Amino acid sequence: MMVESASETIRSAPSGQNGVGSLSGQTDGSSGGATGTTASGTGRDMTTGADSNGEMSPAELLHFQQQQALQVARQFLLQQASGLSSPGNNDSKQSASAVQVPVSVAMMSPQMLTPQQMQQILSPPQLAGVVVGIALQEYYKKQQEQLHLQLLTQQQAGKPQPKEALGNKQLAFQQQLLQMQQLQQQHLLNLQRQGLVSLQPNQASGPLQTLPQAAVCPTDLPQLWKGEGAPGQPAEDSVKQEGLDLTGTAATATSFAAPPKVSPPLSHHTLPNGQPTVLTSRRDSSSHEETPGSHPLYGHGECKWPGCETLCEDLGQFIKHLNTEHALDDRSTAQCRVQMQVVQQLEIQLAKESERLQAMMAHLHMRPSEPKPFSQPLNLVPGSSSFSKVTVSAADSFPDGLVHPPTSAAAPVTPLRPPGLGSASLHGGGPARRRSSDKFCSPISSELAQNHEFYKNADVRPPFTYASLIRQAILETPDRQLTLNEIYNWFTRMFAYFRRNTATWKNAVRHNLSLHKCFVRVENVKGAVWTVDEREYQKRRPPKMTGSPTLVKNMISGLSYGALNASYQAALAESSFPLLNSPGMLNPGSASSLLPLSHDDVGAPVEPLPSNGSSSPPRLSPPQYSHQVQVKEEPAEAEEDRQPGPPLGTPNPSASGPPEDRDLEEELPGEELS
DNA sequence: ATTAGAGTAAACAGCC
DNA sequence: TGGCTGTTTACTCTAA
Repeated sequence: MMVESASETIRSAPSGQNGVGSLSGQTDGSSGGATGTTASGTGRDMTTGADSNGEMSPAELLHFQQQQALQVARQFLLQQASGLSSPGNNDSKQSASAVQVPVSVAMMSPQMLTPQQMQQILSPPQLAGVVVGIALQEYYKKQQEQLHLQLLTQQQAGKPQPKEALGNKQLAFQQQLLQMQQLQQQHLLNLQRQGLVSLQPNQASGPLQTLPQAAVCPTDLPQLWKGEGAPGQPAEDSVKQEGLDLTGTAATATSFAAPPKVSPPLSHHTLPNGQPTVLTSRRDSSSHEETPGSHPLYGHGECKWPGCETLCEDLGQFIKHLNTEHALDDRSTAQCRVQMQVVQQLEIQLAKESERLQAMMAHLHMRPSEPKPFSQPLNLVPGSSSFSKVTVSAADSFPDGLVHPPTSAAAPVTPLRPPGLGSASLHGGGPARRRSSDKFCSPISSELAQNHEFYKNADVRPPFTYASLIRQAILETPDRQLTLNEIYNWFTRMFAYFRRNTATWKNAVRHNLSLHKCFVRVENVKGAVWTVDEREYQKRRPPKMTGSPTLVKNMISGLSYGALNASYQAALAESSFPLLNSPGMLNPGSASSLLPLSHDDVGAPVEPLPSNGSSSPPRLSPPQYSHQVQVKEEPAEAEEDRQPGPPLGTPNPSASGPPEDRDLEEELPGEELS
């Protein structure tokens, strides 16, 4: 809610791209999640697919399938990241925003992402999902390699072999290949069912075609198989013929696997648990039918049988469909078996991921039930330093066991050590007044909200600047105004640290109030109150950045999440995914408003005087600034001057507020700003 | 080495 | 007169 300040300083945070000071000797910590998503990947061709340009060699075919498997994972990743991009509405944007935030992610092959990057990008569940996808991708890859070996063996031995034998083997191979594809489809459908992968249903065609990019297009299979059998294999005709069958529905495609004696998948009619597939298939189906009014395979008016999306009016019709289309036959049996494999694979993967999660949490000394620390590093974007000396003591005290915050608040002082940060960031003795290039900084409000109790009870200096704390105190109030004494009280109430050394920090508070133009003293009915000029606050520390990716990264890290998405997506889309970014896609106006601290301000000292705003970017220098600055000197006039509100780019809501509040209205824009 | 932001200390003035 | 509030200056430290 609160505007994310530009200058909150965070202690012991991963230090963005700058690492930490040379004195501390810390290594550059891996940047936070946002920074980790900069579009650094070259990206593979997203349009990889079965070009229907004719024949493919077996090697090409396998490579092609690997590419498709890769795409599956990538698309999955894309979806996941897009969901992450909008914490508020993950569901609603799953399919629509697939090309937005995750652009940078999408540009990177999942294999190009390090596990650390993955973790930074995705939340644990999402990460697990991605890992599952990638693992399955690996699984498919292995299977394909196996097939490849098989194929090579056949080819080598093929010449002396009789035609029939070779044909059978090829047929078996093709069936195995088909099963592989089915497996992929099953998994994709499975993911789709779980909402992990959003695929456009293609109602006109069979289920196979619902995976236009992720799986081999059925229409390409004949070509592929033709190419596969191209090396003078006599079975070419049959292959081609059967491949053509695949262009039909899934039923016809899979019915191709019907010949039992040449169908390796079907030759093993025993399930992993020893049950005959046939029996389970039938019994599962019938047992499901016993459920009145619903059926596990029926939902949203369509058949949920893997690979089947037949629309059914009602349950009765579905039952009919189930009995006719998915009766006990080889196809259903094979599909069931595939489904079991999918489930098994997922279970295995789940177990692995769970184990990994446990190990990770154990390594990080976290309780499994506390997800909060995961988010801490994101909040702990390094800001410009502050409270340096105390920061040192606070940060160092924890490793020494001197001060142990509540578990829920352990993160802010002992944040998760970023992989690249190591213990150096926490080692005792190192100077902790850290400042990063992240002039935009983390949300103090969320940080405080999460660790309110900790700061309240622990005599630890908060890792924020006086300015940010003062601002926070003011913004927390409904009126966005506080007297000096109220600010004092807020400090002492919120932070145990400020219950001592009152003279020092109170002096500092006063000093900051007077020093920073962002704090505006307003003569109120009840006396003088202090308000925050949010724009001045944001303007206070212009980033020393240029238009480099670092700029984007820093912008991202400093903006609040909501605004971040738009600008981030736009920026990333613009920089790394031009195809998705039509000229009108990126709104310069919004971008500028969202990123008020563009490098244009760098080097330009805060300019309160120019009334025409010519000496500074117009959007940043509304007359309000100068007025507000003048408020300090002439509060009464300032009130009058600000009353009309900022003419441009300065949202001035609540103009209808109480007279004494009209001076404080400028804080609201700040929220919108961030 | 330079620069800038931040913290600290202190002097000073005005007001109650 | 003393305390509070507010302003200003100087200095130090840290990080860019």
